[in-house]
Amino acid sequence: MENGTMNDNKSMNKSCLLHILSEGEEEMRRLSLNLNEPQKAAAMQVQKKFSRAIDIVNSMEVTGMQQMPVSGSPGQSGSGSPRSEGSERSLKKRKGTVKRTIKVQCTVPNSGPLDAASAPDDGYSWRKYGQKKILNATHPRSYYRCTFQKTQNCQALKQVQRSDEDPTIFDVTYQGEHVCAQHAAQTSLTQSLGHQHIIPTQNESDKQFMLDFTNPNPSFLIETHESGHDEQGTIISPSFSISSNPNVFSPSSTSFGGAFSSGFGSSGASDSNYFSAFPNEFGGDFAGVSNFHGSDFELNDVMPCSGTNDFSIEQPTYPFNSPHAFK
DNA sequence: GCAATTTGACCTCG
DNA sequence: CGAGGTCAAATTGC
Repeated sequence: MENGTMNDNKSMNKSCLLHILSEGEEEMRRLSLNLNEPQKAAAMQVQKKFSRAIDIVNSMEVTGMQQMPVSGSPGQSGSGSPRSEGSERSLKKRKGTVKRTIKVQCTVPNSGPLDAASAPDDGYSWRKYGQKKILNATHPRSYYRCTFQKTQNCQALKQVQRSDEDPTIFDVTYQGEHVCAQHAAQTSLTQSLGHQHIIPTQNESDKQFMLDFTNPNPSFLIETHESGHDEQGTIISPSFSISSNPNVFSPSSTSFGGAFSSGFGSSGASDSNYFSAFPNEFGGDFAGVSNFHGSDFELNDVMPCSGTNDFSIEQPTYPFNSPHAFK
């Protein structure tokens, strides 16, 4: 928690991030060579966004990298102890529970009444089992578990919290793995739509994936937490969006097990902007469910330049301009 | 009547 | 001891 150390880490993480982004850009460039026209164009778009992300990271102060742009710190303006602490805590609260978690952060467009029920609908059936007022947050946090927890021993959990500052933003945290029947159905649906969902495993580590769909540009952040004991890490990828072609970038059989999709509540069937792209580094480890699901996913695979598990990179969500609204 | 939600109490952790 | 997470009885809705 010392500042000097943190800055060192951030500096290192910045270069790690640049490394990842560069590889992502390069990978996209290579990929685009093998695609046909419409897909190629979209791939080029993604490549450009990698470039832009690299530029932004380059121009970023190390100390500034800690800030989260959109959401994440409801009512914590100035308190200086935003989400990272909260999420870490929330996930460690109970011992012996889920080891890998998925965290999804969603921004929904301003459409109709927004309440807990407006929280992102990921296509799974959830049953609310609690609601709690959170310190420094105007809106309470809702706790959900899979409807089939009892019947099918499905351990998936979900937390939904609305941001104070921007009521259109929901912080959704997924935890645990769907093993219920709907998961299979969801997976095929996911594939056909180009969604993804995460399949966390119940291992010794604790990992989170945070996605951020920002209006009007769906974008995502990926955040992993490894909390075996005292270790923790955070990687937040640059966010980017794929404007109108959901098929461009769907890694086959993407499956992000905890479950999410971009179908937001009643906003219902949107046909675009289902997002399934990952930067290169993540592509190998995240997008392929089989890898991710297994034990071979390690933070160090993603961050090869990181020698320790105690790191933290955070980076703003870049509002890539997309003409396509997310609903 | 059953299932889902609400809500206050209780538990766990830092 | 306080904050967050979960439980379970009561309530509500279909």
